[in-house]
Amino acid sequence: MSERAPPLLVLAGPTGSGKTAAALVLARRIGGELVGADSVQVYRGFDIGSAKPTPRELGSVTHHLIDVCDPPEAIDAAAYARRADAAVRDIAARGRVPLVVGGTGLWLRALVRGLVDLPAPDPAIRGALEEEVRLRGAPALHARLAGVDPKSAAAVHPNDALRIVRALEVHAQTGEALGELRAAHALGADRYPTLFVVFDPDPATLTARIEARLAAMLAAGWVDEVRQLLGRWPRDARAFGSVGYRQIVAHLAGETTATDMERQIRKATRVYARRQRTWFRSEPGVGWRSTAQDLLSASGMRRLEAHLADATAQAP
RNA sequence: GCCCAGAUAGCUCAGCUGGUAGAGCAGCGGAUUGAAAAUCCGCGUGUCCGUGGUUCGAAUCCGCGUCUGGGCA
Repeated sequence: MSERAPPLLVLAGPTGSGKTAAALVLARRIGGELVGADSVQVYRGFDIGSAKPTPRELGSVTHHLIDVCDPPEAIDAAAYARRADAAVRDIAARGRVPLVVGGTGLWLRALVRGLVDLPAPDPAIRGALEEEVRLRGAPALHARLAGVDPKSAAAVHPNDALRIVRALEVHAQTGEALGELRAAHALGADRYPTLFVVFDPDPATLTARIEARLAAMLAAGWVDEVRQLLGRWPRDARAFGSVGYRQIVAHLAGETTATDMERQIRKATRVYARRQRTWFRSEPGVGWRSTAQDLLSASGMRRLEAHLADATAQAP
């Protein structure tokens, strides 16, 4: 970044942890603007199921990186980071505070710590590798990966087709081993002076909130939302594979009963929340594990203000 | 009150003629560097109702007790 990096507040945590509500309150208090970090909320029309802020909430505080594309134009972690960088610079240039909110761990990492600098994915190369996975199985490609990129092969399970394909793709594009590039990159320094706050409610509370929210989403017409989206976009769009949407798509295709669908969504959501907790538990750079209540308390606000003041003062 | 059946993992249950227990569902843990709400990997968590007995050895056989369900009065 050419000019000095503005201070960043990041609010992360599992689905249902209360990030969105807390962020709205915080943004009003400190003169902030919200930058979403959510891989489903970026899609227009995926509203109910992604627990997107309501139109009224979206109008009351300026939001970025929400409703920015349609399902066919997928956004990946690097594209997200580029767009979020632009939003953050724009917010800071106007004298406001960028407040990044979301639960998509890799996207937050891409923004805060940066990814290995690589060329954009090549659909032709990737397509060929995926075809090979179908024909020969992931372990066969894993064996090949061991030859060109031993570090990646050691780190990736022979069944993890996604990561095997990615490493082989990078090797085909650059002639270099992703494992070595990763080791050199090592998630170095923060790209912004960041206060990274993670909400981590106890599992029982989280489960209760997830169940209550699921019932509310279905009552609010989530299934209709999906039916309409399916009328506009191809079923194989990536967004239709996300938690809940996937199960509703299957139900609308007549593959499951309504009862099974609901049960499967409940389970998928809990599993997802658990994966998020695992991610943030070991994510380097997390500075503060808190709750919405503590964050918004008087002492929490002092800590936020102190971070913003320090980060601004220490910059050249 | 009497008779019968049952009591084993969070739930539903299996466990042949005695060798300290296992399925499904649920649950838990981990990985994660351009698909990440994606993808992948791992883990049985147990006073076998209690108690006394038979036995080298009892979830298993016997006695007593407790609880639950059903039947008869």
